[in-house]
Amino acid sequence: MQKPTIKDVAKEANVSIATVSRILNNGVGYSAKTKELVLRTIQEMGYSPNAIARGLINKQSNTLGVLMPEISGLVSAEILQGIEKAAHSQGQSVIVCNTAASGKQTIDYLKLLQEKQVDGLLFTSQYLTNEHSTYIAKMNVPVITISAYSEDDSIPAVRVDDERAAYDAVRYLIERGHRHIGMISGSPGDRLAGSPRISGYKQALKDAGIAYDESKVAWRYGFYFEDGQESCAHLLKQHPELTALFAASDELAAGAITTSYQLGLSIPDDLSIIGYDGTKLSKMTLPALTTVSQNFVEMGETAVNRLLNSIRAGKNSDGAIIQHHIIERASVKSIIHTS
Amino acid sequence: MQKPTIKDVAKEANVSIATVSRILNNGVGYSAKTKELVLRTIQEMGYSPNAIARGLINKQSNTLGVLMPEISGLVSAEILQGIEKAAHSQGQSVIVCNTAASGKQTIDYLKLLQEKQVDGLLFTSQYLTNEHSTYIAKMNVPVITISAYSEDDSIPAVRVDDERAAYDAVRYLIERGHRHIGMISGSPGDRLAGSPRISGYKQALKDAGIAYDESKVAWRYGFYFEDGQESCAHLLKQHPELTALFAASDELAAGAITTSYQLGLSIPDDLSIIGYDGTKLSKMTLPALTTVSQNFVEMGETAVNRLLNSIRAGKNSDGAIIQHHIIERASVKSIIHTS
DNA sequence: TTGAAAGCGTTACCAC
DNA sequence: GTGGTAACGCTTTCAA
Repeated sequence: MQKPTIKDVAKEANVSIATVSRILNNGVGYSAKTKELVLRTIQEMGYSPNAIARGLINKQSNTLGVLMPEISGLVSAEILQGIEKAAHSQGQSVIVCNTAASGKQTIDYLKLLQEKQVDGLLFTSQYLTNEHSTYIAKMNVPVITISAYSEDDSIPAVRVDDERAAYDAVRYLIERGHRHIGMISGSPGDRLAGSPRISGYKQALKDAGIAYDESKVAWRYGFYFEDGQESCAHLLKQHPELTALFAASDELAAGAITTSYQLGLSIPDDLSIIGYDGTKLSKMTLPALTTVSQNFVEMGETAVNRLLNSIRAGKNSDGAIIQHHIIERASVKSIIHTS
Repeated sequence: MQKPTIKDVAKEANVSIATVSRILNNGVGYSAKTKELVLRTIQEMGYSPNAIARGLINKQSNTLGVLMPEISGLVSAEILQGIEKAAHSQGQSVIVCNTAASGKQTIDYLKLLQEKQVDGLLFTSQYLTNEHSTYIAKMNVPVITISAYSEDDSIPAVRVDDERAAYDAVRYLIERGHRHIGMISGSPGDRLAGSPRISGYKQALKDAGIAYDESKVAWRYGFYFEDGQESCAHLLKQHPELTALFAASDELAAGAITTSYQLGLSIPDDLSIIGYDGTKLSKMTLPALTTVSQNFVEMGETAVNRLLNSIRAGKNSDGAIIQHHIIERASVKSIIHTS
């Protein structure tokens, strides 16, 4: 037997479909008695409304599209967690699109999402090019960006003040007496997680009267463990005088810890390391990592809330800067002489 | 201006909507000339088909629903990655539902997914109770389970042979000369990741002629880092003679490493540890973790493929056992005397 | 090869 | 309070 439709319910309860519809939507215009009857009938028949039919007429899907380059990363997964939570608690579903896997291009995903009539778009950890924003403009749905860089700066963004956060991390090191500080970075060409963090590093050095030396920032393209290992080895070889390292991600920092250990260095006695992100990983390293934490879950939630507002308002919302903070653990040592 | 519909395209191209529809769906019954004309018109107008209207008439949404208790966990995130990849490469979208967050119950999510007319359901890392399967049966959509336990064993499952995998892990330790082996487990009441792994541990011991001692398996409810720390401390205090530990997850193992270190023990010299899962974390610990790896991405992909088959076939598919394997790294030491 | 029209399950407007 | 019905954007017969 087919699943019952609103028509079946109406027939069974001897009312019109209009009445059933009203009751379903908490509208007005029916007696308490009919309401009860209809509700009972629905119950008995196991009727469930069809959101697709609803969406067709309402011109909305109550669905948000999320685009991210990798979903199994620590960072992405936490952001997604925040997105999902906020979305579902407000009656919106979330379709995830992994733009790096499955060989599909971002534009293909946008096309797909367009066909599915999503009500809004979340761009996460991923460049939003002008080509993308042009396409999205044609789709006529609001977008918001989370921890991502957009060529079109009219697009609202939820993120941490990366330059400031990096500055704070390095200053944290300086305040503890370090003056020979190296940095393990992602690509300087990365406008989100690359250049701003390097700028913060530079500025902190400058404000402390420490000369900036380009050869003290090592980088690979990624922000992964292996990248951290390589950069750390490279850095320590060239600059054995370094007493502290600022890593642009927790994974990078974890890689640096492993490499330092292999080089016979003890953290934090021989070398202090501060990480970035504040993912779960940061508490699991040995020693546990002191790191500047971004609240990814909060970022996801904030982005969804803003996006929903702009869907309702019919115009793009504002972005938001999420507060970062340093989590002190065991990977940084103060080397100030107390006499 | 509103987004163009198929009707607008038809009018513009001076053909009927039926013709446009045929062309869009690669059907037959139109001249090459009309096809070209229509395609050009579509291009010019920037027409995009409406999947919602399509879904209404085709009675399918090309959307799969995924239910998981936590999406930011290492394991869940990797499974999700596999699911997303396989789904999108076959034209299906994925709606994620985090059953532990946002205060929504699993049944509420099922209801939601039902209304959204998903074509299939993926139950991940989560108990599937009889109440759930009853509800799903009424929904009349196929389900498959990934790394999850189902009360109703007629539901197809994709998973590793946990008992066997645990057995292999412990035997790995035994083969390297260990006889005093402790276990850090999740709850023995957990029918998926709890009891089967304990059984494997017991069996391996038994086959090696080593007596089983209940007090050598410590557990907390979760499989997290902190649980590992606590269980490890507890175990080592009661059984200082232990030379090796089998942990039922990588996080548990990471916690054990940290605690051991704090207790002044060196891994693997004083204590060997083998983990379970093979998540990214396992390569980042210090020392890098030897662990029995489940291929989560493959699990996700396999599950989607099976599910899609059963959607097409209109009946539930078979489950699948995914092969596990041990990744040898640096946390286990052989203590066999070679004279 | 093409078009007209019914129908998918809803909602919302207009009568009564 | 309630019912009839057009409309949402599309696919798919049935005729021409």
